[in-house]
Amino acid sequence: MRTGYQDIKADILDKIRQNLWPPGAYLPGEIELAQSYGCARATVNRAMRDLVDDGVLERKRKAGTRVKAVASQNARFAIPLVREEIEATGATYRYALVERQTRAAPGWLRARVQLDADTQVLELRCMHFADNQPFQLEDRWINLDTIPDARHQSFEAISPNEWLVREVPFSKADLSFAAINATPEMSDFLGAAPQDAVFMAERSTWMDHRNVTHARLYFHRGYRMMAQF
Amino acid sequence: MRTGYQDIKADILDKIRQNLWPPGAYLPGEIELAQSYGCARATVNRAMRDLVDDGVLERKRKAGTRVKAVASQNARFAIPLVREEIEATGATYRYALVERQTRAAPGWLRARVQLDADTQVLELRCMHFADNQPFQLEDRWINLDTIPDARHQSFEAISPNEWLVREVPFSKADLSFAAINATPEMSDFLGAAPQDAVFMAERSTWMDHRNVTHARLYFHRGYRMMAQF
DNA sequence: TAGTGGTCTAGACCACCCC
DNA sequence: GGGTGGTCTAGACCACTAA
Repeated sequence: MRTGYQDIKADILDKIRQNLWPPGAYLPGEIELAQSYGCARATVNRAMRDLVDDGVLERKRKAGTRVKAVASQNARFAIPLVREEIEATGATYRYALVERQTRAAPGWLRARVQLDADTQVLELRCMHFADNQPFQLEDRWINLDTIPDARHQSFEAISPNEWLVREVPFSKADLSFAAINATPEMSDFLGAAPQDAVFMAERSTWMDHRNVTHARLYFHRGYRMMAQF
Repeated sequence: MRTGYQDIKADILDKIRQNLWPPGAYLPGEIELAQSYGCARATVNRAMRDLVDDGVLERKRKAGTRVKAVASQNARFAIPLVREEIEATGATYRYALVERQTRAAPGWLRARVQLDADTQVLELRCMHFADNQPFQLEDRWINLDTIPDARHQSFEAISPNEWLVREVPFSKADLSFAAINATPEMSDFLGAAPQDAVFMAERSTWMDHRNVTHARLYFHRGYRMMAQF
């Protein structure tokens, strides 16, 4: 059997685990490794690039490849549509629009995502239910300068989340997560007790350096976000 | 200038944004694209594999390549050592061991990470400070069957986090995040008010299918975890 | 400036899996 | 069965950067 890039990855990881190549140590160059594995340089290259992607190795031209001194590995997680997240558990999804208004962008939002003073936004509040239990409360602001079409969307049948995914197929986003205490209003919507700890995700979405939308997602009591690496 | 794989990625993303290739649509095959870009098939292949990795495309042999119907993109975030996270902000890091004992693994932990009934664990409680302000409270259980050397480590000068990174250079991990209300004990350690919302990260680390350690990390009030995609 | 990784090519064989 | 993507090769040139 031939030596593939996955075999090489596994072998490198083995050597790291066995402390043959401790953190910070330099690995042999690609050419040398290719010879010892009996394969082409490109195959070694692919294996090592993969390991950089996984956060295991560091590479610099001329300097060489070394085991990352601190194994600050990269975790990945998928960000699905709320609907898909709910349906994946086998529960029935229901969406409801709570509030909708067009207004000038509030100051905190203008500062957060760098909007002009006169930018109009569509402000939405929605609820997402799983088997009729509150799952997520969504506060969202859509930049009407960037997405003027949103002005004519009622968002009564389709959630802004899904609509935007269709309208803006690809974009960049910043994400952050935090724990906050429920306000009385949030408690009402989420069926939580006053002061309950709420998991919040905040997301800004961008397209070509222009802000598309900003959202604050408040999850039901006990929600857990999972990731792996 | 030659057409590189990054140019091809950019071009594909452009076409998706312009809705020339809407979600669910099939792209031309690699050979056809290679001809139209005037480059080798391997170059197109690399670009498209990258986009699969980014969560933009889906590929199946024989079927072809299509734009992911739902853009459930992959977010990535790095998980650094607490010390590095703190020092990156310019603050001074301080570590303190609060408690240390060897005991049989508690039932919830045995169930969580599949341990035998008689497994011994080293139970640790530590504090991490940023400029002498409480930053993180860490509850940790180290599996002594897997990592017997931990038994002889005092963990008074070095945090289990850093020690384990050195001892177990590479491993797999599960991660989850949640918001919880502070217990009185947590409030004491973190300087939080009773019932304050606390951001919690829980992590299990594995090596060759054997559990290495389990940790619960409680962050200071107002902590935000950031990610991008 | 010399050595290392980054990328590309043209061709090849193969595994998978939809039709 | 046949078309698609997955992978590998042997060679080449290039870009970056540490020494």
